[in-house]
Amino acid sequence: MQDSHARVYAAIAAIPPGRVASYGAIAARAGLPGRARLVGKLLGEVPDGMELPWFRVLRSSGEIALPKGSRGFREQVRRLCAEGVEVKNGRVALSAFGLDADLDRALWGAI
DNA sequence: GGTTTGACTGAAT
DNA sequence: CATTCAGCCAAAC
Repeated sequence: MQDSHARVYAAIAAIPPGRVASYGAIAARAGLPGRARLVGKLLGEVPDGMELPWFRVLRSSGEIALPKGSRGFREQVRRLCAEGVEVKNGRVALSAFGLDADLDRALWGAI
């Protein structure tokens, strides 16, 4: 297991229920700034059965990254809804559910 | 070993 | 709002 993988998984696992984060934010928190695509790639290879809140990861725009109507897409919407995250037309309001500065600091303790 | 691809992003048009 | 473009990088071709 690569170090970067473990950090990405940790960053995702640390997102609190009812909140979401962007691929870029996860990458940055994993110490891999500018590598959002790598995060997406990793998520695509997460083995089934691994406990990981992958559904809390969205595009920076708040849209779900998976193709609309695909199985994964529906799964993601379903899980987010179950946690109280409002998904409208395949999209989440990051202003309401994204991690803001305070929560970010509380979670990661950084800066 | 060059090219393409991808669950991305941000700025510009 | 949609398109385009340039960064980004591991993996697959």
